[in-house]
Amino acid sequence: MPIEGLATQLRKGVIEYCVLAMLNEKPRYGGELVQLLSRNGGLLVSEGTIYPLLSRMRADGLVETEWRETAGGSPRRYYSLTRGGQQAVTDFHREWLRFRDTVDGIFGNQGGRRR
Amino acid sequence: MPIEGLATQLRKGVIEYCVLAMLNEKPRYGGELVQLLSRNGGLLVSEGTIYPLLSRMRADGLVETEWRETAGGSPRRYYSLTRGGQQAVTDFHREWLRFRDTVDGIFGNQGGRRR
DNA sequence: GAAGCAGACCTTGTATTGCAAGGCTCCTTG
DNA sequence: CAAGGAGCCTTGCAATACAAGGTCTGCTTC
Repeated sequence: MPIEGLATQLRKGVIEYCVLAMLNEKPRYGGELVQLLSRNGGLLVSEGTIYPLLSRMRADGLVETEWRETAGGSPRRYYSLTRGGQQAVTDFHREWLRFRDTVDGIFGNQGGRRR
Repeated sequence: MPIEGLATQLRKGVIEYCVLAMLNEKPRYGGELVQLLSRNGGLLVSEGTIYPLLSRMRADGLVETEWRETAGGSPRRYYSLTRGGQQAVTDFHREWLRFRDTVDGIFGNQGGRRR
């Protein structure tokens, strides 16, 4: 439960908005998101996380999808942000900054900085 | 699900370590922790969160407890960190810094900073 | 051509965890 | 003796990350 479990719990509620932020740059497909998130600090490991998440966001109207053929292989479903999705990114970013500073403040009284 | 739900999901997995950090300063009791967390950026609202959490941490050997009488009122159960609890704070702090920079990096490509 | 393999998508079931609601005990106040 | 408040805790619910498993398609290998 200790070290590797730490990051697991931290991810909750953040992955969704990290995905939205990545889709804000350009449309991407599932496997691409898994790779990006895994490299960016080991945020994600499994596909079992990303696909239910993408379905949820589609149901909530945050993303829309489009099938694209590939040179050799299965077609991919590309996800892009709707207007509501862009708004969600903005809202979360503001909330994140506040939350981040709060936690930093609590741990700032720790050993990290002087009191 | 939108704005107020954002912070709810962010809290997951962080509250536990914020409580540990606050206990690292000095022993505190349940109601005191609720007040502190509610003031520090509205991290917590309900007692239904803090008491199951404290029980879990006691079962995991992160905290130990001691009853203290009060001037006029019910006795209070004070929680203080064990050696394992102090270690958990240190470990989480390191993990938090990494996680924080990761999320900042993802949203840094957004509108917040220059690219 | 048949068999296998790899990439892409999704579903199901489990564990964790924050929270609202409610209940219990003790003390003070009217 | 009732009413209220402070302190502690339990129960049931909802959200969500993840492992494991399953399908489909097209390329490669024999």
